[in-house]
Amino acid sequence: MPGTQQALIGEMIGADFFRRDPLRCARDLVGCELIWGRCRGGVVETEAYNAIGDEACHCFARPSTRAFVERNQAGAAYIYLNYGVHWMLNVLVKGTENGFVLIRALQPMRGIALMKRRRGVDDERRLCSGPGKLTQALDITIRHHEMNLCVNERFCFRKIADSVEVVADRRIGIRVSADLPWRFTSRDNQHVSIRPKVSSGLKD
DNA sequence: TTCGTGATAGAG
DNA sequence: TCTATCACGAAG
Repeated sequence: MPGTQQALIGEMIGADFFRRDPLRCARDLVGCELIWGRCRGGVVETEAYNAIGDEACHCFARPSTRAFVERNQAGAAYIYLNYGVHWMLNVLVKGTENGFVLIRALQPMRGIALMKRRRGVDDERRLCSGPGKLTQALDITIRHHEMNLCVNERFCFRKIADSVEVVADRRIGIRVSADLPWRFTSRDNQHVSIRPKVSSGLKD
């Protein structure tokens, strides 16, 4: 099985990781570290979106998103503006199934002073505990759209732990396909956006 | 609870 | 052109 299973702790996560299916990628990304320039944070919350059969995925209604999937490789950043205010960071998955992983929350680890300045808040728990918050903290915008996150060590994911306890529950803020348990959070972590309602633990 | 905000797509 | 929709966050 390609992916983090082969990556050593501290290594950049390669494109093979994103050549599986969105659910696996979303789950396995929890516990990895996102490196974004001078800032770093542990991924503590993700959601999976599937290009086929998932009405909540942009692919379902947006030709432009389907075109994005066609022309980009696994590991490309898919970034869009939501509600006219918040940038959303997603990673393209192209493998056994196509789709995206939405990065929903980080535990700030490095560059915290810079994140506080960008966010205008001091409480570390409020820095990156939501998809719109973390893009503001890391200064992620449309200019990063289509960037490959598997080639540049300044903008990538990194494996930092062997095993993390992950909880699966329903995705946040969507109206369709809302019953699917495709959100993944790091158990009892203080930096997730909204605490899971169920506590079905999944061990790696 | 409500409300701002702008990209996108589809209808007319 | 116009309108509905939207994977959010902050204030109250």
